[in-house]
Amino acid sequence: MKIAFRYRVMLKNKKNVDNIFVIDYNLTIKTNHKINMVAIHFNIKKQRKDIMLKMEDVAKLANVSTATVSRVLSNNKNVSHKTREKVLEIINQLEYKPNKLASNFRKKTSETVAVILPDIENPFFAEIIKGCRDEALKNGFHLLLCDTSNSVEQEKEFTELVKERFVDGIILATARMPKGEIYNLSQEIPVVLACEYVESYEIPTVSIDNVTAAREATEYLLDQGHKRIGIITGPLEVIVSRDRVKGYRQALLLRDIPVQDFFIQEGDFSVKSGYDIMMKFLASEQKPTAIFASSDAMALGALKACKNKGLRVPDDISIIGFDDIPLCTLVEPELTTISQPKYEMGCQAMKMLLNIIDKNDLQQKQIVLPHKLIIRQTTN
Amino acid sequence: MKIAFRYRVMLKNKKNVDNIFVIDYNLTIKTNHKINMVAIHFNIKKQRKDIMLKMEDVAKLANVSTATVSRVLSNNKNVSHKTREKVLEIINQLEYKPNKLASNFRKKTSETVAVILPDIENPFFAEIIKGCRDEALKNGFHLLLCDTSNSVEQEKEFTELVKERFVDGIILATARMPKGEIYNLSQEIPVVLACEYVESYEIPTVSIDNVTAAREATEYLLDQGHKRIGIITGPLEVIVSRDRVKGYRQALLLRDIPVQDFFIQEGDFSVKSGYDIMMKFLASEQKPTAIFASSDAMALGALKACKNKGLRVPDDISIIGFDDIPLCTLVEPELTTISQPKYEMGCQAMKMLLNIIDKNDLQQKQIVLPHKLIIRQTTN
DNA sequence: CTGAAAGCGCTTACAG
DNA sequence: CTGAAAGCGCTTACAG
Repeated sequence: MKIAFRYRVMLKNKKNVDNIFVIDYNLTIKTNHKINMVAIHFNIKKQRKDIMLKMEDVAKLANVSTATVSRVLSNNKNVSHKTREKVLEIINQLEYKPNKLASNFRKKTSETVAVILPDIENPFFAEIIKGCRDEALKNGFHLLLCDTSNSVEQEKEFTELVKERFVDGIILATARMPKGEIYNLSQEIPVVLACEYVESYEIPTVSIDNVTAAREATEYLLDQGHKRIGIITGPLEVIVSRDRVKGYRQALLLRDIPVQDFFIQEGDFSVKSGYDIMMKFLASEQKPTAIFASSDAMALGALKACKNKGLRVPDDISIIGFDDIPLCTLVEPELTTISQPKYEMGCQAMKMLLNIIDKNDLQQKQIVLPHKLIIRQTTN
Repeated sequence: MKIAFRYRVMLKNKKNVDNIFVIDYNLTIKTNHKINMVAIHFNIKKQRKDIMLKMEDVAKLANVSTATVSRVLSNNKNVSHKTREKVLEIINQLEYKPNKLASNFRKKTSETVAVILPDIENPFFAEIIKGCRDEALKNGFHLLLCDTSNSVEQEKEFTELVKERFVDGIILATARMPKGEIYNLSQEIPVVLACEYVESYEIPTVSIDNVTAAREATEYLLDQGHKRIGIITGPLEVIVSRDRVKGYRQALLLRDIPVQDFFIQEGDFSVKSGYDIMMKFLASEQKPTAIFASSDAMALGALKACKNKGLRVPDDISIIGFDDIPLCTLVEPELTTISQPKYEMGCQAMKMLLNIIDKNDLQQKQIVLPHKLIIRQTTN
């Protein structure tokens, strides 16, 4: 039995850059025994930061200056084809990787973008993150994820933290801090709002038309013959919540149906708040026959409450949600909802942000993506 | 009507550090009109990176050297109380923030920890992330989130990317790359495995006892009188999946029930795979009367399949899941499952990692946290 | 197209 | 307890 393999060893002195040895070994093991399994175990030493290869080493071996190596690495055109090839050859041989800490420091950039969002556990944001991430990675940027747990204080703190880190830009998927502060932030550092937006200031934004979407949802319920429609809103300090209430009101007004205050109840986007509010609705004299919830999570809470009270959905009561999270098709009956192009929103927001970072002119500062009513089984 | 407010302006020349002016203004506006709303709009200029305050500026104003300022900032004890106070005073006045890019470069650290996970959309990992994050932030570390989308290639790529960035450590919540590579990685850079583990190498790990947990789940079904129990496994290249099968086998063997190959079907942790496999089970002659799914997602898929086929759960068939994600209580009937201390696992993993980074000795290299069988409504 | 040299803003070993 | 000075590993304006 014979086993052969090759390995490469690199030796480098701490100070003397003229001493880089690249040694390739061929190792052959012969034995008379049969070997069924071979565990080859190299005890690789901790990568010693003090003897890592530097640009200087590459430069010496390639007989050029570090300036040239740097130019090759940054795809600067001012390098002759021949020189570039030579340098690249050495870089490959040594498996040299430039020190990002140094270059970022030098260039005053971190090649990192922060995404600040209210709740990472919410699958709605998971999709947004994926969009952001794919677009960022494609352009060599990393993502710093900041989950504010719905707290304005956390939101402010993160914007500070993140500035100290020299992140190159921020995507705000939550915007609960005062409008003025968000505006100021956007003057200091590239900022794009995703999902949310800020009134009266021109901050780059990607979102859907929440008013129209909510109006359509409500109109659909009206079309089904419902007259007593309750709305479970998101927290009213966030603007998309208010927009959805606005759309709800518009729909009713257009049909000359009076808006009843009792039918407008404020939740907080959580399952529990949907459940609690639904219970309240069900306990009242004038029960609504249909519910429009401002998030799928709340709709699911409401659905649960109905079931617990022995009501059949949609026969006794119709429910419509908002967001179209994957869960919608897992519950019974499947949830009718308004779908937002989540992944696309993430992509677009990141594209916009990278454009701002690159100081390109934006053709459009406000992008409104299309939503869609998805009729499933909780409405009739 | 009269409005008064104060604001502070800081002026600094690019080169001449002796020229820092801090000016406080008091501004008063008087008017005879009634003012209901006042929008005060300062056009704050983009924070110019080239004139940002530096340590040198602080040092000059405090009449000390930058070395001393640096010592104050890093809580080095070799500074007299008086000097420290003086420096701190100036730092506060100027609202000076040290340049993290510079100090990280100098110290060869990034104060960042990477968390590599298979799927950010899975609420199971969201909880783990929260644990990691809280623990990291508490210690001044940032989190770089890397979602591999269940791809081994992505996993490898991220470990490379992340090394280039000088992250101080890595938490692997997925471990599908070859054992040897993971081991090598752990020799180069601090690594802690969360959820998964690697056989035969001593890599710091936080997990539950998957074998025992799976055995208990199966035993519970056996206790309910089930004899034909199917298992929907996770991908068998991941070790926790194999462990759960092992526990399942143990339970059957202990009761002298023969293990049938057909009853062991491999899924991929997704809802869809649970659905598909359940359909396959239901189409067979010898239907199982109970299902143990290796993840809640797959259990939910299976539940859905049963409903679609008109079967009642748990009367016709029992289902038990794994993980205890929030969704469990949202579906009907609520899902019986094995609960993992997700948040705690994240915390512990991060604590361990930070200990390794600080070069503290670990009392324990393998932490096994307790799991718990949670009986709800899908089993009887 | 290329190189010598300055400099980014800190930290730290050394000397006092 | 404090400071002068070197140096971390790059990039870039400048000169040729």
